[in-house]
Amino acid sequence: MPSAKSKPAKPAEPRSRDADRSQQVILLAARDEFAQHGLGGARMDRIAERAAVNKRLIYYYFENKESLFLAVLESAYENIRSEERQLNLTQVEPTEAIRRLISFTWHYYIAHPEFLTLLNSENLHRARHLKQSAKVLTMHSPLVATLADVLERGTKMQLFRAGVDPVQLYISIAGLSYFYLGNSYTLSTIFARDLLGTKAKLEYLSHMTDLVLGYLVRE
Amino acid sequence: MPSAKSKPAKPAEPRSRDADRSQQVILLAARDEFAQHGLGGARMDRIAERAAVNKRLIYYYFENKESLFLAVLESAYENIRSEERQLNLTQVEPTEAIRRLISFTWHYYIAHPEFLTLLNSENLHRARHLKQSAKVLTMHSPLVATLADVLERGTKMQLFRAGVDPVQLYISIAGLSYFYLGNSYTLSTIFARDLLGTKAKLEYLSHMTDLVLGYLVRE
Amino acid sequence: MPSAKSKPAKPAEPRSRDADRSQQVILLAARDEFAQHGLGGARMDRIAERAAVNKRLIYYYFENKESLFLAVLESAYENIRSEERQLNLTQVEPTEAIRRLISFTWHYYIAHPEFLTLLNSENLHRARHLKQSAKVLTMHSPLVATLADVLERGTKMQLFRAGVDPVQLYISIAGLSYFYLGNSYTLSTIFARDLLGTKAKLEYLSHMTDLVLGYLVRE
Amino acid sequence: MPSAKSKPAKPAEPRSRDADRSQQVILLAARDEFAQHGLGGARMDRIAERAAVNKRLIYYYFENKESLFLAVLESAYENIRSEERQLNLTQVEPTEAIRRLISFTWHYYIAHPEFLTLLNSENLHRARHLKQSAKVLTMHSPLVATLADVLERGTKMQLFRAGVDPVQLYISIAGLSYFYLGNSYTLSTIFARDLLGTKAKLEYLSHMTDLVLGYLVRE
DNA sequence: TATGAATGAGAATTCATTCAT
DNA sequence: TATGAATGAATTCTCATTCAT
Repeated sequence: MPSAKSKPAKPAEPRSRDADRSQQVILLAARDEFAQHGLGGARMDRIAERAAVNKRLIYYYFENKESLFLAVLESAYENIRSEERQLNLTQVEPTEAIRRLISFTWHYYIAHPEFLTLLNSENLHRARHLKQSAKVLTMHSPLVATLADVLERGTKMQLFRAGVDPVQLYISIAGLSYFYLGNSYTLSTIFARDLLGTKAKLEYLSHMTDLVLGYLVRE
Repeated sequence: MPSAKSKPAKPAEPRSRDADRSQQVILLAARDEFAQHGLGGARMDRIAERAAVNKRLIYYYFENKESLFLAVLESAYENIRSEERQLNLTQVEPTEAIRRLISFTWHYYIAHPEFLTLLNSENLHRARHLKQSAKVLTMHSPLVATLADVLERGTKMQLFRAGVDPVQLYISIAGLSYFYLGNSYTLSTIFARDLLGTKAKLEYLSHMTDLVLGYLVRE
Repeated sequence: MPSAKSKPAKPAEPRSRDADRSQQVILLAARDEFAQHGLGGARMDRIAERAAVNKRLIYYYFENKESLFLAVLESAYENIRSEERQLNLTQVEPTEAIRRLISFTWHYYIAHPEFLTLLNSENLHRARHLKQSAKVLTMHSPLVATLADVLERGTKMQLFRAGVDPVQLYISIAGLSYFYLGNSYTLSTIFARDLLGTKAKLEYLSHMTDLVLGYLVRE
Repeated sequence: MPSAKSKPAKPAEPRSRDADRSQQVILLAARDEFAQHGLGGARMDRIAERAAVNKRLIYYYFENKESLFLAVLESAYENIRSEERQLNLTQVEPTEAIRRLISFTWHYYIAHPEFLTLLNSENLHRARHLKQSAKVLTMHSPLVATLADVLERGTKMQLFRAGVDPVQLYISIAGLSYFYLGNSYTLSTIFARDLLGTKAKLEYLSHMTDLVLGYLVRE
């Protein structure tokens, strides 16, 4: 199986025959297919079609459906964590850092609905794939460290309540966005209310922010 | 297609008991299968096996896989709403009512992990099935009404902040539990931390309650 | 998986819908396909075609290709051992019994060339399938017992040399026929000689018989 | 396509050594793969892997799978005939010559189990490949001639019975070893007896020799 | 009400082989 | 001489569903 080595120095697109490009194209197509249909419902045929490559090529680069799914998951986590890092939370005032994190998470989920369904799929499978990933472990400690730093600074400045666990807080922040956006279809249906309108979304972002800061900030 | 009605008062036809039972058995088997594998990954064969009935019988009572899935969903919602009603939230003091709802939701999700994955599946399919359900609409207005009543009483008693939307509040309460419990596999993996241990769960329930009441209750 | 139960008392052919018949038809088709192409070269599609049944039906009755292959092997052994039993070797004079066994083996292999290639295939796979068979073990002890009886009688009557092992003798008898007939294609080619002509076959049968009796019979 | 000829006497092109080596390495890898899986079960991928060469290189030296198989067969025959020639059967006393041939054949098959399965494969295919080989025809006449010489000398010396056909005798000698060794897996299984142990093998070699000489040698 | 038999349309994966350099 | 990239045509096996009783 070929590695993910980079292409030669020469520019110009050799139109096909570009291993890197082929792999990337497959990965994106797979991401969309898995996001849309789940692992069980995804079709290798459709992935090949979406990627406009020969079906056989998928197996050339990725061992099988499950390996491909793991590659997609890893890539998805890499993406969100990478964008998150650019928030520079350690360099801003604690309350502002929390606001930024909430807002970023919310908007990232809106921009990347595939992230939510991919994680749902992986949870359905009890993180079977992710558990085999070495990458993913090291990918998340910086996030926890950053959040711990923000909380510590906030506490020292007497802004935040003491004793808040960064992982718990992150789960709450992510969870509020995740559930509202990821379950908006059923929620809209059972409550007969459009949750995805601009106004509704703005209101919930505000509600969520109040909720978290109302808890965190000492009055 | 025969209805799922229970036995008539009179002795009458001797077979109807069996029919009822068969349907119920199929429904439970299907619930478990769909919960475990998602709609795409569920297998009619396995449902028949789990239910210990002939595969053909499933088609006798439920039109096809999708209809069966809808029946499972409706039954799942009926169940949670029914148990929720027994909390008698309108008859207790507002703060206590909120505490009860948070605690109930949390423990219900723990006791019924299938509920979470069923809803994830349905959201993956953009509530396609639920939208065809008449039942489900009327099933949820009482919940909203009850929560509105609690909030109103709390506000009148000067306990709660004003202007809180019951649907938003319900989504937040459900969302916190839902995300923590439904995504515990991936979360445990990426944060290298056991989130399903007794202590971790107790702590998060407490955190969640603080979060919601910290926001809701006027100081 | 359905058992091999027999059909109802009612005569008449229900044209399909006959489990027994379907299984038998598949088994025969599979025997021919495996014999002709080996396990690796056999195609499930062709088996279905030969049997004139739906491809899916093969999997309904036989788990997979390998199970089907084992079923074919068992059936092949059953067949030869059953015909062998009808030689009534224990009831004829020892020298005649040996002659009969040689002649039977020779003619059985000629009439059933598939038997040879099936065994070759199974040996290529180191008897992997046969080792899982319970039947096959009990199927062969009568043969050894019979041959031991013949040898014993021959020795007691001072006809045969003493100390001959029945299994070794059987292997020699079978081996001579097996190699000549099973390798006739390559042998004919390398020796540029038609080994399958009537005359050549008669001569080798005679040669073989001389060989075995020349060894066995005391002068 | 380059021929498989060995390096020229002159130093000449520097690469030809590698070319020879590559071809040889492929041939050995192919021999093992074909021997282990048969023609139908052999995989070009695995051959490349075994040979540690690029898959494409196989096609550079050998037209396709079938040509490669023929090359393997020819090489296998060359090998056994070459070793056989070194027995110098024409230069030893007739009875000893027969003993030597039996023993050589037996031990060659033990040392080269691949030879047996390769021939089985080729017979499954009705010698389709071998028939296209020019080499193989001329390769075997010396063997027949040698054996004829031994028999003739034996007869003239009044040691052997007259009228024995060298080809028939060779088939019997080869067949006894071939069947015992090549079918040892199934034979061991059906007779529940280890045929490949040292003792069992020694006994059968002795049995076989008795059988052949018992027939051949005049008393 | 219940069930064993049967099937057409896929599904993932494999395979020998060729392309382009 | 050598190789990584790519592919069309199978190949085994699966799946929801229907037939016939």
